[in-house]
Order: sequence, then C-alpha cells, then structure tokens
Amino acid sequence: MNAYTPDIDRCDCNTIHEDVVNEVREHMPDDDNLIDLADLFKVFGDSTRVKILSALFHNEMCVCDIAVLLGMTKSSISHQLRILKQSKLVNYHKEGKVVYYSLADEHVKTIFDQAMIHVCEK
Amino acid sequence: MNAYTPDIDRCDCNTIHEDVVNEVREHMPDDDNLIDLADLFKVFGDSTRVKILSALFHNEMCVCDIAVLLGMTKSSISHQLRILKQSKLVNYHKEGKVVYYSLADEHVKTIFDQAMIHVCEK
DNA sequence: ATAACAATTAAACGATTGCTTGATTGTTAA
DNA sequence: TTAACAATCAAGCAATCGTTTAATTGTTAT
Repeated sequence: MNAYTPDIDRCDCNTIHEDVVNEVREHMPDDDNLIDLADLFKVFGDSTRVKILSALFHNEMCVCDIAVLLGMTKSSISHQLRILKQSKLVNYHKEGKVVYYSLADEHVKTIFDQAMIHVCEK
Repeated sequence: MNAYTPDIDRCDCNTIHEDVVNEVREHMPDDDNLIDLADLFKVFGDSTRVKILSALFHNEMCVCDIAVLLGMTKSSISHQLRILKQSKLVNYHKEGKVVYYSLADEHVKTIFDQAMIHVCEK
C-alpha cells in the first residue's frame, strides 16, 4: 500500500465497464455468504461423501455397513463422517458398540436432486 | 487378489445389517452418476468460482471486469474461467480483444439458491 | 480379566488444487 | 510497424485433501 501500488484489490487491470461492475456488485450476496456456499459445496465435492449422503437418504446406517456398501475401510468412512458431522449434515446416536448415522437435513436431498438433474442433462 | 485377500471390496469388517445394506444398494444411483455429482460440486467448491458464477447471474462480464470486481489478477480469473468452461457452466464470445463470459445453464442458479437457503438457516 | 470388535484417531503419504510469476497470443490504435 | 492491452498459458510453489496404516478407545460377551 504505497504510491506505486494504488490497487487496493491486487487487480492488474482497469475497469472496462464500470457500470456493469457496480451493478453486479450491488446485486451480489455478501462475501461471507458466498464463502459459506463454497464451503458447503466443498463438502459435497468428494465422491465418498456424496455416496455416504446418498446412502443415508434411504436409511440410517452404522459405520461398518457404510464401509461394506462402499467397499472402503471403516477408518476412511469414519474420517469422512467426521467431516459431515462437523458440517452439521449428519446426526448420530450410539447403541452399544455401534454408531448409527442419519441425515440431519432434508435440504441436502433437494440440492442433490437439482444437481443430479443438471448432471443427467448431457 | 489372492487367497489371502478375499475382500474384493477392501472392506475391513463384516456386514452388520445385511438387509439394510442390500436395500440401500438397490435404491442408490449408479456410481458413475454419483461421481459426476461430486465432480460438479467440486467445481462449485471454490469461493472464487462461486463468486464468478454469482456475478454472471446478473450480467455477462469480461475477464477484466470480473478481476476488478473480485480484486484478483486477470490470470487467476482466466484460470478459473477455464475450469468453468470445461465443465460447460459458462459460455463465451469474443468482441475484439475482449472476451465476454455468461452463464451457460439456468440450473446453476436453482442449485445455488437451494444451497444458500441451507447456509442461511443456521 | 480377557478377547473380540465397532469406531475413532494420529501420523504420513501421494495427489490435487489455486495462485503467482513471467512469457505469449491476438487484436486494436497510433 | 510499433506500442498497448485483453486474455491465455506454462511452470512452480505452498497449501489442502483423502486414504492408508497402526495404535487406541469403549463396549460386549466369554
């Protein structure tokens, strides 16, 4: 931030259409919201987690069953469930040694359905 | 794949609830579809790309304007636009030196809106 | 108490990713 | 032709990520 680098924004060019930039800036959601949005999609952006959530659409399941279903180790499933748990996307309850996971939120299915339509349309 | 590693699926445990696993397996979408779904979310899972798409909801824009809007270099914006282009999420057309990018698909906004509802509900 | 087992955790790894830098392409205007 | 500039591209780097491996926790059953 000195006289030689007046670009607060680290941008290496000048605005071409100032009116468009200003108009878009007004209509865009806050940065924080867009970052949260990206973070949610980031959680959805792994095939293992997508498969886990897709499985939980139909039934609550324990770690072991999910591991069998997806042909992966309990460890990696547990690891991914931890991430889904942190993102408040799954709930869980214990019964003895077994931990059952279930979908925490109905929105997820709506989002997945919409995205699946997009994916299947090409 | 020999007599000592009979686990085709690399799973390190036995099925606890075979009925649940079988039932879920029948209802789940194909692996390919779920992988495509995760790949789509992977593209959405970066805040720069989310911001670019969110901007394009309102207007087509050139690389320079997007760079100004987001306070980033043209190079990194161009880099991300390339990924969005490869995923068929944006279209573009040239006018002289300037390349204008626009949203390729209305579904994206629907998906973003649904996800934004989820994000804002906590 | 001991063995068995569901689940979690930590460390390590290989792979992927996003940005930076600098060079290059292609078009416009002097 | 030359200079300016929008845009792209390639190489390199640091950071992040998903899985593996091995050890650990906690519960059940012998």
